[in-house]
Amino acid sequence: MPDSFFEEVRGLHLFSEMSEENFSALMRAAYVQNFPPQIELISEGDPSDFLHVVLSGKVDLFARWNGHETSMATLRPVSTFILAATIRDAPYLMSARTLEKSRIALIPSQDVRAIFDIDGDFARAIVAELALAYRSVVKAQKDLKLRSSLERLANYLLRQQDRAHGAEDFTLPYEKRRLASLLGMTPENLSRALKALKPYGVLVDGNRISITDRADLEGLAKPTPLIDDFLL
Amino acid sequence: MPDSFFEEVRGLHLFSEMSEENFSALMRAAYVQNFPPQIELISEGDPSDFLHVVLSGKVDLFARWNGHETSMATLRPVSTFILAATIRDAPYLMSARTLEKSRIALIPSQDVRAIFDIDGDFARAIVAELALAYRSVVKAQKDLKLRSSLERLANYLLRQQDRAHGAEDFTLPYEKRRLASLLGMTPENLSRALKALKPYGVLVDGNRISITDRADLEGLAKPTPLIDDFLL
DNA sequence: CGTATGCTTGAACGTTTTCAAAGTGAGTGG
DNA sequence: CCACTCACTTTGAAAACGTTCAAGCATACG
Repeated sequence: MPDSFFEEVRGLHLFSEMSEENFSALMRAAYVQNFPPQIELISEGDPSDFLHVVLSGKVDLFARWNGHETSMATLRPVSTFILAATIRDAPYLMSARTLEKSRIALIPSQDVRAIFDIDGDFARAIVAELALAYRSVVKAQKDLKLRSSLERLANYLLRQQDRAHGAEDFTLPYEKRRLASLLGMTPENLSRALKALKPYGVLVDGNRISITDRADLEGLAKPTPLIDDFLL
Repeated sequence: MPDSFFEEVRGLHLFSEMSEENFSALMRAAYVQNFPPQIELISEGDPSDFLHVVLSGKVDLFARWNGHETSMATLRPVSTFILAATIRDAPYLMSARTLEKSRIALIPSQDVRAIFDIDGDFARAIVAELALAYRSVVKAQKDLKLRSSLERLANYLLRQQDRAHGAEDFTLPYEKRRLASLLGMTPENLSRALKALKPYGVLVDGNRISITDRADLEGLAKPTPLIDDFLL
């Protein structure tokens, strides 16, 4: 097995504090695989056999019910997913698919649980990770329940601008249809919402957004760290 | 300090596995307080000074933004809340208020973090708790994004019936206005939605619900363990 | 070029909220 | 014991919001 990816995995908060011995044990049966775009990696309801780590590419977490489908989150390198299912040895609640060609590390769930049981440092790292994940879902739920779709979009754009280090214009990281689903609306509604933001200084050219008057947009969006801060 | 409540706290999954010594250390500065109904225990944005444990009564977790307010979850004895904020030493994302006269244990957050750092068993118990909490928020989000308000209500009623051990009729655990907020709708809309469920065998008399034809209601609700099972 | 895909637009429709008002019921004080 | 009050719930009508369906556009790709 090529071990080049060990370092990347080791670099994650989740694995950086544990002993070399336990880390090796964890990696013993782990492996890396390359996936083309649009591959469904896992399906909700399946038993959680592997903890997944996105090493490169982009992965969409989504959920289905009664013929509908909605995007729950998008994962970029380097991050893990379905940690909670792995820990509880419970079925996945979400499905995952690659959005681009992606390199994914797969760590057998039973190994994760075994090391978790004997390594306190690893257990503590998992706590930190889960607490963060929990808080980000709570924020997403507040976003959904307290804001209209226009307000959600406005805040999303402000967050994207922050990620682009405040640049006046930036590129949407994925298709608008997916963004719409992430924001809990239809593509048509997103299209109209983007137009509705024009009076607030939002210019759209394809996937390119520019925000000419951030203060004006903030007046509408009313961002708050208790919903919109990804670090908090 | 009376130590009668120690046993109740000790009985929680979260605290049952840790050593006596560490448990004592955790309880050293902890105390219990009685609150009347409608007291705001914590407010979102506040620093997380205490881990709270509901020993009796009922507590509502809610969130506010821009003049709106929404109910996020209701806690019954015996359970903890704001564990994630305590662990990360971050501000509360939700506010909490008593719905009834309640007995709440307060454990200083810094003590929780200190014991967490030295007690692997406690860290593992926290992981289990957080993973469960995470999964329940994910389910709530799927419920919100994939279902209409009528479908959410129908599934809620089926879950309540399960909690009542399948009894044909049961009582709603709190006011309809709060239920509406929990389900992400207005009281008016809930009122109409309950009427709309009459053809599916749902009879309403004040807070008393009876489900005369569960199969019929399930046909509309299409419950799934991946959203509606509280144990999974 | 032609075709596939995603995006936009328009119109109709359905759902949900808002506002206003009336009904209900529990608890209080006369 | 009754009348009053207050809070919650229900109802109705109108408006806002969001979805659906159908068609047209743009763009990228063979």
